[in-house]
Amino acid sequence: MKLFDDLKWRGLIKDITSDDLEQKLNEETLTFYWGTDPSAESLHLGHLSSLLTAKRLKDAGHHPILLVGGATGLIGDPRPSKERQMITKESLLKNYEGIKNQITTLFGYEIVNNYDWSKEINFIDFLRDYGKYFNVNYMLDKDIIKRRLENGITYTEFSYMIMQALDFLYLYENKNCQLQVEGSDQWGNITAGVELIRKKIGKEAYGFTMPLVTDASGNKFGKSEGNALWLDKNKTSSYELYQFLVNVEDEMVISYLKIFTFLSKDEIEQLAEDHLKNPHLRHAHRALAQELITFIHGTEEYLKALKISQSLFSGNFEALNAQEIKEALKDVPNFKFALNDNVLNVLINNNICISKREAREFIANHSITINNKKIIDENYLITNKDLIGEEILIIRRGKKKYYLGIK
RNA sequence: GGAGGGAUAGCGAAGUGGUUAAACGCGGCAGACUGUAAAUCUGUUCCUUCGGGUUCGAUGGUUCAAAUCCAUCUUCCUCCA
Repeated sequence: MKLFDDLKWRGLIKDITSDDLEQKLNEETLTFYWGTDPSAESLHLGHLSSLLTAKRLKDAGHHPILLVGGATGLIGDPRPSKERQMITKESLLKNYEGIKNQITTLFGYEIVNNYDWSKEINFIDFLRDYGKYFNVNYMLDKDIIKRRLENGITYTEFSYMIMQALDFLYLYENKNCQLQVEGSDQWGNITAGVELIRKKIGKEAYGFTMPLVTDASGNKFGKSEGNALWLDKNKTSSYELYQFLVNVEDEMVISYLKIFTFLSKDEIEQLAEDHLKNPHLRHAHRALAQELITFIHGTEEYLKALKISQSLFSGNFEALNAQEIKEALKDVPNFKFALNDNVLNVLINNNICISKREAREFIANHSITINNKKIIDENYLITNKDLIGEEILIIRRGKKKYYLGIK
């Protein structure tokens, strides 16, 4: 299958700036860029679809440049709702380093920082050399700006689009970068760049956007309990990732396989068929977890996540010895406890519950188990006989949340 | 600079002196059913030593009693200049 058709089949193309792009992608060798602002220390699952698309393009022979926005990050891309809180220069720098390292480790692609070229532009030159190419009416017409006019937008964020357009121009002129690939929220910024390149140097540049990855209810994909799932395994363990992926809604799993794995069309169609026949076996979910985790953290991490999940959810972890459990559960939240303490205290002191009231509620609902035994008495004391190997304790809250207690 | 209207729990939104720890919806959490899925149903959603304590933008006041009345401040919106 040709590259463009593959991208389309995977649902990775939302808008393209020109129909010529199909042929260019299929037949030429392009330099392209994808950018993100360093607004956190680590990338998260939401970024991964773009990064994987970049890899798909690279594998098809195109040259990727990944831009980390040391300059644009200081300004803030307008969100549809309201003005952003500006990030300090110090934390931006810290985030920049984190993300740069992450991308380098994962992909090893060329990384550029738009601060390097943006910092030199002085205000008067900016207005004379670039400002003249931007018609305010045109900018106001962009969807993202239009939406913000109702709630107000500052000049700072209004200018973001210009900075990103400058990036594209700079990369076009200095690195022969002809294509920008971003998530669909970047459409306005991409077209601003394409337009600038056309007006200022009379050249044709291209862009396409990828649809926002969502869950079945249309929310942004990649959050668990309101927290982002990070690509940094110290922030989100491979076990957590595995759990998230294996619990993905059935109706979404196939589209995620297309977006987040490098499995072929045949392989994915086979999984779709398996899934339809035997949904409870969840072959598609398992494949998604395996492919994704192996890609970002490696086989060893994947096997670890799998082993932990299996031992926890098969319910026979009592057969394991303390050392095995400790190793397997290294990534679930840990806590210390004292013997002969009341179960309520243990739950509260270790953030398993947020208050005594809640802890009582969980116990009344039969939601708490210790070593797979339901605790129904809120005065239950934890004693030596609850310990596995005389030192550890496994507390489960609800069906899926595990906590490992170490004496 | 002027006039008016807002600010209530994670979000949206009722509530205009006492029976209001604050309706309702969403979201969250848990239980049942399942497949560690979805849908559905049920419960729950400030803290508590279960006596009570602390909450409705902030501070101060009136009152036996305030989310509700008054003053000042902060902040958002609309209109006018």
